[in-house]
Amino acid sequence: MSRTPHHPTREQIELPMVLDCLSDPIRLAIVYQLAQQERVSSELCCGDFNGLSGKSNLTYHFAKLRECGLMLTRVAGTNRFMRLRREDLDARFPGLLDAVISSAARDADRLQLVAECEVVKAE
Amino acid sequence: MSRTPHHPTREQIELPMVLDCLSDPIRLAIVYQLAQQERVSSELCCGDFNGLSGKSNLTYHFAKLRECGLMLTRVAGTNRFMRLRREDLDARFPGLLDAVISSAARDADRLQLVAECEVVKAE
DNA sequence: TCAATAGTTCAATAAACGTTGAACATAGGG
DNA sequence: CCCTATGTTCAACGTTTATTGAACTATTGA
Repeated sequence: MSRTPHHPTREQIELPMVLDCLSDPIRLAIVYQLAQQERVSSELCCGDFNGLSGKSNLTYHFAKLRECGLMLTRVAGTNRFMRLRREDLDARFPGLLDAVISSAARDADRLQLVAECEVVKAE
Repeated sequence: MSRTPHHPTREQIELPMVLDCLSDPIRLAIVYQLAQQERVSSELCCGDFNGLSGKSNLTYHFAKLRECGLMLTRVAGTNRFMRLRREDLDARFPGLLDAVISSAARDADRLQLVAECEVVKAE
């Protein structure tokens, strides 16, 4: 069925929505994991986050992240590949994403974030 | 009645709570206004925000901002003077507050934030 | 072609949220 | 001493939120 799901344009990205999206622990963990993945310039798909919650709940959080402009979803067969909208976010809110991610990294224990090595999949 | 209201310690300040607090447009406007006031190193009291909402609703938002560690309230007579917890926030989440405030400033129109000159009270 | 895989949709639920107004508390100035 | 100004508390409300499980769709590989 569904072609490419809806994404807001860069200009449509709103600060309060982005902050609200990042304020949920599960979504923050997703964003953090996507940020780690940026370093090896590959994408992650839904299944890579199964540790965080159930599938239907993740679908809900992915939709929020997409609709507020934090991430981009690309449909490929039965998979949906996701990555951060790094360029758009840095253009709209310079330094914000990095500050959030490095703050999250400092509190990784408290936030129960996965360690880096666990994120990058072995291939 | 109430002596100094409760504030979390620096270490108790949590990233998701801070982001959630900043995601509300009224609270973001309050924080923005407090940030402008930092420049003249003075404080603001509740009444200075009456343009944003009704008094009891502001009390509610002030409590949220206090409890999540974003601001400090000092009781003086019948007034409550407030300021950002700049040092604590910069220590816990380096760059975050500045990124949020400058992002808000860029979107001042959209977010309906008061202009700088209106914030600093004439004396 | 069939079965397994990957993910979505939908309805239901409980909790948290933002907003309002009325009643209350407290301090300071005439 | 009272009156006013400043701000809080409380209950009520309608809305939005996160979470769950069951049913569903669609693609792929054997």
